[in-house]
Amino acid sequence: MSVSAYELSLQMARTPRLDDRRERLLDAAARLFREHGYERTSVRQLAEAVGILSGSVFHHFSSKEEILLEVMRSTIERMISSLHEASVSADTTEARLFQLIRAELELLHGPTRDGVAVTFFQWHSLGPDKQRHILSMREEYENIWLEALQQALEQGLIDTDPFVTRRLLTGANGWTIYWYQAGGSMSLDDLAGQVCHLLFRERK
Amino acid sequence: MSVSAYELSLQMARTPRLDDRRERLLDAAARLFREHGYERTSVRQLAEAVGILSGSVFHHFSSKEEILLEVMRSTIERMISSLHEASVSADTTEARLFQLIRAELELLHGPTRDGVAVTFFQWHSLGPDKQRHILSMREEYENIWLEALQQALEQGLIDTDPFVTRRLLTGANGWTIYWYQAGGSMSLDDLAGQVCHLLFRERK
DNA sequence: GTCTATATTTGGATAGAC
DNA sequence: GTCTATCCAAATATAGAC
Repeated sequence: MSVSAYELSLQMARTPRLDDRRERLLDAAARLFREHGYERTSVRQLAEAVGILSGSVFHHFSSKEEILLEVMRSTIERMISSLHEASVSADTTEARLFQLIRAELELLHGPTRDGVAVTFFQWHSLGPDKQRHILSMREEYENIWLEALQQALEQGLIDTDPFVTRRLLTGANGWTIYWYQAGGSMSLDDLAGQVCHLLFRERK
Repeated sequence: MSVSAYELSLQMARTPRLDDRRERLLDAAARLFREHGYERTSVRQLAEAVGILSGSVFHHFSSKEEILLEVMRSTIERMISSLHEASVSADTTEARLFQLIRAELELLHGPTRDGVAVTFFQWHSLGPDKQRHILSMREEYENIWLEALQQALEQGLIDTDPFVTRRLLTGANGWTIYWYQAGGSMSLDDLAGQVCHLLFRERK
């Protein structure tokens, strides 16, 4: 029992066993898709990144597009769970929104950043059906935001429409992947603070 | 003289003469690149859009990448001129920032939207050299923003770092192309107002 | 589960006739 | 300035041996 719990925690922490080719392929795909884009990453490069040849990739996935879909699916699950954790960890609505912002920035710049960046910015590389599927998965994630923003509106913490506010926030946060350098002079908390600062009329 | 001035005004207003294949190719490229992405748009599609065959495209441009570069170059010039116009049209710093926001949203959703969207979101499809070239062209555009935000900071209209603020704003505005529908119930002025509302601590 | 070998398609680009 | 014809490279995907 304790062994299986341990192995489960390893999976949860997203430290795939080294011989799990499928997981390693997904990790490599997330990284390469983020760095070079889906179209400019070949199945051969994917294969090379995990030390196999291109033909073997199709033993694990039925198509290249399926790999992108799987990267996004697993990423969204982690995004939802992170955001949910952040949401319940706060007492006040103001603190909750700070935690949500902090969590989203952490997703964008922490260990999960490759998959998250791909999920944010490369959904147009999926065909229409798969795109709809991903969009519907993202709804649960967005609902956590909308509930918090609705609360904030009712409590007078913000005075802008929750939908519009969330969408502006999505852009502001997502775009940080193109300029914010984790480990630089500005900490993630600093950044989250700045975003919060824009969001709330009166703070402190 | 009056004829040539008229023709110049046509060019300025960006109404290419119908037989100007080069201009029509650039327009079609902007539209197709925006709709399907640079990599998923073939030279054959580009050619078809203006009624010629693929080989003929290379009489006008030396490569497909050159077309993307040219779309971005001409777009950035228009962006700079729009922003400059907006900047000088306002008396106060607060009004200036509103005009800048309004102008950027107009660029993103008006007749220039295809090229602007491509310029915002597809620079990674260029090779390193061309990417640097575009980035350096964009500097002039960004400097207009930074000057206005610096002014606002000095006058106490905002209390956040101009660089960070601009980057968050870039993301918030740019992302509107994925959700805002021009011609819907929310006008561009409404949208600009909402963005301004987030930007300023005290307004009115 | 991986490799070898290869089918098949598509895309960017060129040369030369008109 | 466009067309015809075509080259060449690269990519996804498959089949079958090991």
